[in-house]
Amino acid sequence: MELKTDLYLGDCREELRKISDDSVDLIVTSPPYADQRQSTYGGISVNGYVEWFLPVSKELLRVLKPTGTFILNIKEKVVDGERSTYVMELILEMRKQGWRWTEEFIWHKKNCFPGKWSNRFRDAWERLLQFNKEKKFNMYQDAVRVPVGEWAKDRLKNLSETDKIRDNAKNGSGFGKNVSNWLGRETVYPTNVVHLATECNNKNHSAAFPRELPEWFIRLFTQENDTVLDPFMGSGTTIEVANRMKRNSIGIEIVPEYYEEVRQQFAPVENYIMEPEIKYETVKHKRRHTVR
Amino acid sequence: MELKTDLYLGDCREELRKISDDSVDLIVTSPPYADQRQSTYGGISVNGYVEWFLPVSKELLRVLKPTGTFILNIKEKVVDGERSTYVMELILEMRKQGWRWTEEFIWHKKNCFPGKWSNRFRDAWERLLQFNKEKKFNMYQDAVRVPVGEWAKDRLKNLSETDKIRDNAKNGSGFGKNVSNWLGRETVYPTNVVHLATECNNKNHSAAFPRELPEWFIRLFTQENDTVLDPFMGSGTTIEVANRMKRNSIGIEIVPEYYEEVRQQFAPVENYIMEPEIKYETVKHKRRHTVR
DNA sequence: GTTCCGCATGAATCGATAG
DNA sequence: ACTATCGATTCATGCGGAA
Repeated sequence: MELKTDLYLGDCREELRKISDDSVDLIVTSPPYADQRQSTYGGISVNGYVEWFLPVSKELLRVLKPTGTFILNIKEKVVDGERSTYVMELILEMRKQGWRWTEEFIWHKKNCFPGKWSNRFRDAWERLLQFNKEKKFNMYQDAVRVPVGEWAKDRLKNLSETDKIRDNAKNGSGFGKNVSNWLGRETVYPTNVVHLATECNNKNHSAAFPRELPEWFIRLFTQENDTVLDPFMGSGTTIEVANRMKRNSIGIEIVPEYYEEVRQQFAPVENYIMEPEIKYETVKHKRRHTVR
Repeated sequence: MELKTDLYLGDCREELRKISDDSVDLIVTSPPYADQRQSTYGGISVNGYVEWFLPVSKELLRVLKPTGTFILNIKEKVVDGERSTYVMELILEMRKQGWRWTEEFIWHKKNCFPGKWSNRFRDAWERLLQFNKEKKFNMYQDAVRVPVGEWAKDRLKNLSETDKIRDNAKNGSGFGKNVSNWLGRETVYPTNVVHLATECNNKNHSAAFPRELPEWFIRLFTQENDTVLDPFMGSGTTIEVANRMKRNSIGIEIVPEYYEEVRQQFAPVENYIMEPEIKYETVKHKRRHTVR
């Protein structure tokens, strides 16, 4: 079956309208946090954040399949020594829209931002809010089973960074070897605490979103040939992972530089390395792209 | 200086009135969750939880010193496949009362409750909400420093291991020149994720509150001879820890059996062993106790 | 080829200084 | 008084050069 990657350039509140109802299996996104990314997103203020996001979540509710899941990565800012409340207000408002707040995963960041202050410690966690349209949704728990015990975790970690990358470079299929490595061993289901390090080795811009995060949720909530959407694509981490995992993907990005980079990043990888003869596919892709 | 432990039997909404304004340095408590402990507080319903708790938090605001801290351990229940929202609503309402929501610590439970459900994983974390009256409050960060991460151990191992051992073996008493060099680097400040196991060795009832949890916050937010309050004392874990750490403590419990157990656990220690002649003090205490 | 160490670099936060 | 910008603080991580 042919794998699709649709990229849109523009404000996702507009671009999302081009996507059909009930057509997406999983939404994984990390919208710009309040007062962050001023240069790119214009810096959404703390006070207006909920109001700014609600039109987006309304469209997301429309395009998501009834069996689908929406994972929202977010964390509230500290303002005047206090945690802001806009994330909580957002959850309450999204429930009014019809969303079900199924669960809150914790992303426990192994390497959080350093610093010392007199009245607080370093912030080492972020919220991964799970929303659904229906009480019943697709969840493939066996796909994310983990080895038992700490020793296994360490060894798996060592393998994952070096061997995984090497394997990907070899056959381009991705994520195959590690999983099969541990398949025969004793595994358990994970909890709702995800323990990952942030990625800080991106050369061009900072992808605070580690690859393992979307990978984990894509494995958990989708199967091959399902469709994954990221309305705040950024540098395209989610889209890239989805593609390598043989999921169709849709990415929306408002910043032309980011959009262009992702678009160009995709064509070569798919065509030159993996399947050179699909070069024509790139053209088709391009036609599908909506360049503002 | 004499250490005090005041115990009250009764509904904390009533008993708290007996405590003076601005007299408590730290409140650490784990109130009955919604629809839990049916037999004690009558099983607070999910819908009425906020309304039930607000009178308590209002009194807590009154008795807390301006420099004091309130740590609230809580986690929302799952109802009909969805996380309830009463915790978020509670935070919003408490801010209207005048509380400052300074921080949200995560208690990452090492050994969480086992089980398997089709649409969610095991819940391995709880909220530890930090509230304050003022922007500035007492915080003794050095009291909770933790060993540095694994990477440092590996890197420092070759350099420090030999010298450190040799020096310690030599004089046996303290830290030699080399060690003191490394001492400062071996500990770092913790983050806002507290990683502790749940306690499962309680004989009579299951107090899922591990001793280390109140201990950590008592170290962090109080000094010796400060006063710690737990308005939902239960089996008295917080009170017991506070007492052993030479903090004055105040405990309130509505269930006579729990109250009596804690009272008897304390009386012998203070009176018979340490100062037998203070037996009269026990009587005074009794008079202060409100037995329903 | 390993292992080891130096270095830069973060979705941060606070307090002071400046307009 | 109220916002805007800047420096200081701090530590896990990956990369690259060195032993």
